Amino acid sequence: MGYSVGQVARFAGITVRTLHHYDEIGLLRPSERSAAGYRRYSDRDLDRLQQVLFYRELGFSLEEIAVILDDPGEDPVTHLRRQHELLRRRIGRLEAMAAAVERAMEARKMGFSLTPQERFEVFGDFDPEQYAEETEERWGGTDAFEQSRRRSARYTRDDWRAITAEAGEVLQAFAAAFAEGAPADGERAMGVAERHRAHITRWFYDCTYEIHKGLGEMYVTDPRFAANYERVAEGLSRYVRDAVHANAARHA
Amino acid sequence: MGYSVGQVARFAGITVRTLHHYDEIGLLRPSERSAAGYRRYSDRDLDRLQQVLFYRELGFSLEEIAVILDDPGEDPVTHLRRQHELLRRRIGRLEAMAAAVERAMEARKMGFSLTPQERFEVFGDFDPEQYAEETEERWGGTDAFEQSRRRSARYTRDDWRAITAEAGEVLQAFAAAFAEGAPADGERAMGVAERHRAHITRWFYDCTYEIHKGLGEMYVTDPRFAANYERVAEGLSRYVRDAVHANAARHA
DNA sequence: CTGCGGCCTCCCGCGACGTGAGGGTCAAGC
DNA sequence: GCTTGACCCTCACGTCGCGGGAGGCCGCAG
Repeated sequence: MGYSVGQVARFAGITVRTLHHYDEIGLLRPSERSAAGYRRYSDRDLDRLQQVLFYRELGFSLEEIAVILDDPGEDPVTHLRRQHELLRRRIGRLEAMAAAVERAMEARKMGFSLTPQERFEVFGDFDPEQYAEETEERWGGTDAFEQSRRRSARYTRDDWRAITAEAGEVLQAFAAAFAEGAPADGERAMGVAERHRAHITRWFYDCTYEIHKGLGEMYVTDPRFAANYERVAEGLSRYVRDAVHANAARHA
Repeated sequence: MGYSVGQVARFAGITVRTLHHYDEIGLLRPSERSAAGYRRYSDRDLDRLQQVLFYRELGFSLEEIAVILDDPGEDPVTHLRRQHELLRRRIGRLEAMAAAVERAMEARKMGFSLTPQERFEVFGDFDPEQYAEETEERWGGTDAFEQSRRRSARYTRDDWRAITAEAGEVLQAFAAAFAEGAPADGERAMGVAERHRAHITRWFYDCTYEIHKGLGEMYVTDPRFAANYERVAEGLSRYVRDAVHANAARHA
């Protein structure tokens, strides 16, 4: 018994060549061969294939998948949890994109068109490398730093794009509040600051209010980061710092 | 004025090499070059880039993207509508996957594990080529056929997987109703039949009740299709046909 | 006038397969 | 028992979407 390549391929919606390829690179070796050399896939092989396809669909490279699946310290429950989390992230990102499209349609109806900058919002205008530097320079060697390293090592390029998208939205929210004259220590600006903190906690490390205040300082004093905000609006970096401080104070 | 490659790359979260590549293949040519041969991107170029990245993220090949973007008969509104629709599909698919993961977790908690077949459900076990044949043999030359051709030509591989996933769910629903003894002309079976019809209408062509009845017949008489159902459960093909007929009758 | 970062054009490489070529295998039907 | 056709095998080269480096020009800062 066991399934042939053709059966498995039809079953899983992939090609025979793909199965050959996975065999070649050792990602999915059929647990048996017939006397004539035919590949015979067992139920457990199918199980593994299903996992492979799952992670592949989420944009992982085959090498990464091999690492994930062959990690002996991972029980099936952890696996399922991570899969669910990955899906939720992806869905969130797509929904952000859908919302952006809706905004664009709305704008069209109202008769004005978005600037290219605004349209790029959903793709983010944030540089992950700068972010890595930020984390490293300021918090290198600390717990938070290690935590961030461990987490971000798992992120795919698509994750990074999701992250930059979210970061872009936060930045835009700051810019809007600033432009409309909302006070930095007001409810609105503090709300955005809290979103910013949540963003970091979600993707990188547990960002306490203390750490957040440190970051806020740096956005003003470090020209690289200041430029990132000043490019959007003059005075925005200070505004962000003040909002972050006010938000930290009220949670203290 | 205009933006340099480096600026655009940082802005859009891609590499300079990617922009060179898009220039090379003619997907995104900067509208100007400086005296020294530097690429200069205008706001309209950025606009196009944003579109390119959008469709790329949804799995379209660069060639397909070029076709879509260069189609002169497409106004921006159609564009936005399609983007929104594509996103909704993709989100739907991911949500189906998330639900499958949840089911798997649930099953684990309850102490039983799914068979490999069940786990593959979400990936579908449906053969698009057979489907194409079905459509062609039976309805070749008709309006519905042409409609289907036009639509399915636009589908990407990922779309096909979404389609097969949905088809697999419908099949599973039929199988469950059948296994639990629900009558073919009962509410439950007819409901599934209606889902089946909606599935075809959504992805291929406007499947009227008449056409649906024709398909139901074929599922029994054509051994290729019959096998697809009989493989799951003996007598399932006839059950499906009867459910389809009953559903058509009540909508007549 | 000398760095130094940014830009240019080649051009080779890679991941994840697609696509035959050339040939063995196996159940079915005559 | 022999052909036929669907299915399988192993090479091996092709494709797509870039990555990354070599070798060289541009432009502004000091």
